[in-house]
Amino acid sequence: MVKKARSSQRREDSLSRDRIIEASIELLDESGEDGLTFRALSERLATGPGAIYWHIANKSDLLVAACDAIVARMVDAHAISGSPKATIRALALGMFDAMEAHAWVGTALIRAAGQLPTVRVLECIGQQVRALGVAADTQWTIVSVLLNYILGVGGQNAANAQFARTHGLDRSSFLDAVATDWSALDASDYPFARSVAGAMRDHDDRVDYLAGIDLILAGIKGTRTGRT
Amino acid sequence: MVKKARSSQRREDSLSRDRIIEASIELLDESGEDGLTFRALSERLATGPGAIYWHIANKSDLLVAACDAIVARMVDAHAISGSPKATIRALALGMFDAMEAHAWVGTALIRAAGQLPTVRVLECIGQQVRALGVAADTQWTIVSVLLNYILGVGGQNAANAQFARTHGLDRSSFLDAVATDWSALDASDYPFARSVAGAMRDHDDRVDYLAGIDLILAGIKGTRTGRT
DNA sequence: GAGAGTTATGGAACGTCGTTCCATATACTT
DNA sequence: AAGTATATGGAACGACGTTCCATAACTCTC
Repeated sequence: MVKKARSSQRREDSLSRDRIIEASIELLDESGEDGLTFRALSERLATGPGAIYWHIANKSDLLVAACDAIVARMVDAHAISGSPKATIRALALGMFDAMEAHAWVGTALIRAAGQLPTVRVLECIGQQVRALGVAADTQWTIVSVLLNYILGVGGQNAANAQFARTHGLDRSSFLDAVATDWSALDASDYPFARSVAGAMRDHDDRVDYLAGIDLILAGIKGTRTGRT
Repeated sequence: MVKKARSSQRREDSLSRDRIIEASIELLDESGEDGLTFRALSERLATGPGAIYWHIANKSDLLVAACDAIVARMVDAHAISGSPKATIRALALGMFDAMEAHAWVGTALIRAAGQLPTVRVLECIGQQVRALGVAADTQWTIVSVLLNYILGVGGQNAANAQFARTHGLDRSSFLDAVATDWSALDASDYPFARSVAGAMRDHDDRVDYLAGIDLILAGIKGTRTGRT
């Protein structure tokens, strides 16, 4: 069962976990969450469904692995970029962009709670929060707030993208539909939702998201630095 | 197509959207997300799958409706309970408890982005943030952070519960498994994850969650009140 | 109250999915 | 060359969401 160096054995186009994951990512990007099926996957890889199961435990495993590949690339690309807070901002933005480029990642990340992809993000944030000199017993709280906020936004965006795809809407007509929905709510029961509905149509998700990150970061009282 | 008062027409045990939703909630509570199938549902309701489709558009609609029923009850129960911040805390806790009592709600809520269940929570939080006297242009940011944090935690908990159920673990052995996993990570790559792994085993999710809410609330600079 | 028309029901059937099974092929070891 | 572990891919299974349709239950009109 020990995996030894197996490179360049077998024939060139042999199946491998990596090749399967890569094809899965393509499929997910092209056709959304529903696009990833073992039939579509085996067709793309010119093999049968059974062969895939030699390398992959099941579909859940596959989805987590695909998600992890995306997250790992993103984390590596944003290794260190300055002050702790700047690094956290960069990482958070990296996650946002990755989840926008691969709309299925948001959902997959949440389903992979406690597993490798989330731990990668957790670790990255955790190290920076430590570097901020935050008291040991509040480090976890801050990291948890940041991580869960990121996951929440990602999940919402993924759900929105999925909805838009299913109903054949582009981004602007989708936002329009939501804004119309919210405006039609009962005036006395939903004053707040109605008041923000208008701004919905031409707001920038990315800017709002970053404002949220900054709000959380602003609340941090580090011993080592007070600046942004 | 207008729905008129139809009460006490039909025979007593007739199908209805409400009865279907109630049965769905029971099924979801008992057997998790995978437990809700149209076959199991029609068996419980002593009917056929086709009959259900007269009242429900599709499974996604059903899940959102079931989720909304839970959220609506919870919101109603926590209408107003004191200061704005206290009300937000109460609502946040209500959401947590509801999502713990119904482990599938976390996932369902995320999938229902922008729809009624999330809007209920958004509205409730929004009204309180308004009452805090927060500047109009930052209201949305604060509400968004709170909502997405809540959804993130709920999603993670739901995923954890689903994982535990699938693998037949109770809560403590699940936490143990995660802690063991994290402790086995590479020492130089994952110092933070390893450092918090131990505390994992006997931490209180609910307390951590509330600490996160308080952290966010503490960052709010309202014009009307400075106290908690 | 009898017939027409709507509303509601439930069982059968369709197509697709994740997954398992197994006969077979390929590569490594002796 | 023979034998064994590794790897493949097509066929088949059972369960699912959904659709279809014959029919039942109820309402309305005369």
